Amino acid sequence: MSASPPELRLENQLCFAVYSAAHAFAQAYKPHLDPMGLTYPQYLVMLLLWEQDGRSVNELGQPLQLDSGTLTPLLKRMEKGGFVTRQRDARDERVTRIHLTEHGQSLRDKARAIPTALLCASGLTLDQLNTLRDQVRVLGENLRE
Amino acid sequence: MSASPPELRLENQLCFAVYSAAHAFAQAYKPHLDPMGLTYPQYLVMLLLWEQDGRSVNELGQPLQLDSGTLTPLLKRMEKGGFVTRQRDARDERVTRIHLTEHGQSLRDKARAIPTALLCASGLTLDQLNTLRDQVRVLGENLRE
DNA sequence: CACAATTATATTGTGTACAATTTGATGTCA
DNA sequence: TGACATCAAATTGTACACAATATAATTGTG
Repeated sequence: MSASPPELRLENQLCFAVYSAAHAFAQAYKPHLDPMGLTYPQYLVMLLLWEQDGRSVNELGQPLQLDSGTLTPLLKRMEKGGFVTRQRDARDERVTRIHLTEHGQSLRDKARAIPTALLCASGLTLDQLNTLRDQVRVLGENLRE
Repeated sequence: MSASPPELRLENQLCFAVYSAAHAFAQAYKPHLDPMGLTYPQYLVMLLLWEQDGRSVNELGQPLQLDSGTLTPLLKRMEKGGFVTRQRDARDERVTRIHLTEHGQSLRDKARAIPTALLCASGLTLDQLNTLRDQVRVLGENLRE
């Protein structure tokens, strides 16, 4: 059994750096989201609903790249938590529309402080963050092709 | 209800770009790992064992940043799949040591082709990949502090 | 209009993640 | 040496992720 080639070493993998950073982000968000009662994926849904309320499950899943198998139970937990309501569209009964509750809407003000805190925790300048974000976004798009 | 500020828009978040790229990586690995019967996190464990066999659960969890709650069931599935063996250390019965089976060892040769395929799928040059990996690694380290 | 194809969501089953607790083994020190 | 802290895994409970399938509503076509 010879030594492992460099391309197969864990520490040299871009995929692992990304995998690990994704988990680190979720942990870094935790102290900000726990007091609100949100998990990190739930927070992503809130971001979308704060931008535009009343989206369908599909309209949430498309930007997030998540299907109903993930979103349906997640949204049910968010409903139970009092953040959103889930109701069938009257025009098309196949569609479930997700609306923010008043409580859900009101959380946006509290969330305003989070991006600054995370920027600080990232140790990056705003320019570095934007550049890195664009590079990682392109990477994700390429991988999905 | 006013418009959502730019810092709170999903598409502007570095965390989401990373989260999304991590999932895209797992999907991109799938066609290469499925034929071997490995999942992506199991592949990460294989990378570590190919580097050094006979690690303890902790010695796997430390570089991966995963605890026994994740690793114990994952390693049991890998044992059932015939990739590794799990046995208590004779010197210290608290420790479980993970060893590659012959089959597990033999997969390293098949895995050699994967990094090149993924480099290609990433759409990056090797230099770009290395630079991006280092930046994302530093980001993860900063977030964990 | 009947009916097959399509669409949107929900459900089921498997596999991570992670906090919190439990279990059993080892080390320490009065 | 014997009570006690410490340590490594395992276990339990909750929450994603995603493939595959099921269900129900809508659309398209003859």
